[in-house]
Amino acid sequence: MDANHRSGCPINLSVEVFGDKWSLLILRDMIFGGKRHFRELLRSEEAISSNILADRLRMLVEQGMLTKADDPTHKQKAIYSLTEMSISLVPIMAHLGAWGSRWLPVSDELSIRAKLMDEGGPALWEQFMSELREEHLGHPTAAAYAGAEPVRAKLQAAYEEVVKRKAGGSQAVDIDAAS
Amino acid sequence: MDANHRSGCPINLSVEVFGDKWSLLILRDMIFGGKRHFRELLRSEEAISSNILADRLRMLVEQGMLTKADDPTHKQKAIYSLTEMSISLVPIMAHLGAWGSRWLPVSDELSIRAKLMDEGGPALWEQFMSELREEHLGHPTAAAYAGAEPVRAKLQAAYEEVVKRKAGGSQAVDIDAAS
DNA sequence: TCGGAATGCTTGCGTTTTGCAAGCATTTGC
DNA sequence: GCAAATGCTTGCAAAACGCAAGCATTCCGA
Repeated sequence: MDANHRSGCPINLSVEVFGDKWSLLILRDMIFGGKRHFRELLRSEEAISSNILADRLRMLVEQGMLTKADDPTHKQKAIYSLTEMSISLVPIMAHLGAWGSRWLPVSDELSIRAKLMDEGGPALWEQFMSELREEHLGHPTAAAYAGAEPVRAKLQAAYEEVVKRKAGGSQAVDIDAAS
Repeated sequence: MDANHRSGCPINLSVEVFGDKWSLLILRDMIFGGKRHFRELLRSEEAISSNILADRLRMLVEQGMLTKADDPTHKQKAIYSLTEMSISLVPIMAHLGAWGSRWLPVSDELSIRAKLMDEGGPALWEQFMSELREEHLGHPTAAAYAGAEPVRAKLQAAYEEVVKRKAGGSQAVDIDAAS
């Protein structure tokens, strides 16, 4: 612990890294949303403002949670990548999603991913982390997961399913109520 | 989700509850430190200031993470209690402690609890949660844990052991080096 | 070749939150 | 009856936040 830290307690130090209103949401969008660029991250569900996003990205890079690189296909694009440090946050994300779903007024669409992550348990988390390592760190595909449907795609499909069901849902309810 | 929330995402809603620099540390001190009173919480490792502590306690009560009651033994004392909502944060605390210990510059004394929680795994967490329910919610002792050494006492003893070793430690190292 | 869209930010500026120090009315224990 | 302990509150300066707008560069399609 150096003088920059309030204490050497692991919980405190964790809070110092991502204990603010935005950092975890940025990481969430990168992990579960597959977002890699500034403008993508700007379109968050919660509407982060650009100066805050710029600031947080800088801090997360500084702390080793992300790396930043030029996009070879587009000279003015920067690509942000997760590191092992942030990838290892996946189980915490899963727990946090489960806890929030249990205690807070979540919406169906946005909690379906948490539900699936919870049901999948550590095995699913490991698969997901392995896929993230492949995507962000260039690690080779783990043999165990070769051919399996990617976790993010599975979660995304479930999300869209709920959205679709809801869109038709109110009509179906009306019909039911009228019959 | 009502208008007070940025979105219905479980991770976002969790962040809205304890995503700040202090709330989790207050809960940490209540859970692992057994603190129940304002003045106790004020003596945190990280030196929270009294206005912030007062504000956070009010918010945590408002959100259902804590309850506040008069201390029957002392007319001007308030007792803060955990609720099931905050007790169910124990696994997240454990993960957070493990993650912080892995990636951040923790001190030996303050990470020993995290280490033991990690090694103990879900079984230990369950015992701990059961004890907290007894202490804070007045639940009867779970039969499975009757007679077992309380988790908090075990963690505390380990902490003190590390402190003691460190105090005498530099001398011991000298002796070893000299022999 | 040229105009519109997209890129990752930055800049101002007003509002809110934080952090520090001090204080306060009451109650307790000796 | 007095010092210590109780849970806070108050003032005030500094930092962080949030919003809107803008900016230089690059890309892409016509």
